[in-house]
Amino acid sequence: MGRKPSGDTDWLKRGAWCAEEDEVLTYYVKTHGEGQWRHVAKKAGLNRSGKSCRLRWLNYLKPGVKRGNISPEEEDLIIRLHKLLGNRWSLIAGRLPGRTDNEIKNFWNISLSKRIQEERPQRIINNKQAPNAGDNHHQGGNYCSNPSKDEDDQSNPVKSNPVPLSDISDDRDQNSSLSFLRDFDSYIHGLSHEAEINGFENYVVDDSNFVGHGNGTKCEDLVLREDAEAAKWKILGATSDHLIFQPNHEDVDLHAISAFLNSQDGYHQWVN
DNA sequence: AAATACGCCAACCGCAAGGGA
DNA sequence: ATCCCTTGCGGTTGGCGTATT
Repeated sequence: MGRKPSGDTDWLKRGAWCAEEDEVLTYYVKTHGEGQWRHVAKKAGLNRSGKSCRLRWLNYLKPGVKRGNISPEEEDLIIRLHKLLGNRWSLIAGRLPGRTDNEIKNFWNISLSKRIQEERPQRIINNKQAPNAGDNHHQGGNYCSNPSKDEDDQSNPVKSNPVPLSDISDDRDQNSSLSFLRDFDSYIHGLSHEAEINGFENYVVDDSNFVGHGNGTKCEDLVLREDAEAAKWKILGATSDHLIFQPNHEDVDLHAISAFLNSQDGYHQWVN
């Protein structure tokens, strides 16, 4: 928007998309499919960069993209996921059907970050403090690191340790859309308890490896290999504090997730 | 009514990763 | 091994609408 043209990109149109451009891009993608964005721009006759086309499609034109206000349920989920994942907007967005990373990022930067900051003193009091809480030696890695620049936000420094997913209680209500969250809650608390007993050193999560279980294995591989049960689960991501799972059911009910996170047993235990 | 301040959000940029030649 | 291209991600910017003075 209003950026200075430079170099050989002078011909590129910048700024807000008009309805005609949207129409052209939508038609082109629907007939030719996504990908090859640079060629999309040329072949569709749009004086836009491939990047711009891709962004416009993914954020606004793609079917299923939800517009409008973030619901309280979504807002709550964003807060929970941000606590676990940090500024991994794409990961967070992936758990909010129809929402884009850009939208969630904006929402966070504008409204939630302020609110969280205001609530911080209370949260810090509620969270367990680890002996080496200030010793954050995880450098920015890809999967297991927490890239958030706001170190203060990472207030629960319980290190995670991969465990066989079969260890996660399976005598709960497997049919409920909430069961995976109950299991996750149980899992996290198991980790916290174990960490308290054994000390945090044993549960350091490296950039992409679990120290002590390493072998150059990424956490996703490490856990998924542990048990065939893992086929039901996928790892969304991880921070230096936690792993976060979700079953491969694409139809997990958002309202149910939020309701769980709002419940006394779910929300407070999971967060704290 | 006009000027200014502020908040929101769409879009841009730079960088990194992955894949193919 | 290296280069190039494409894609994806997170941070930042600037335009626009609204509120305030």
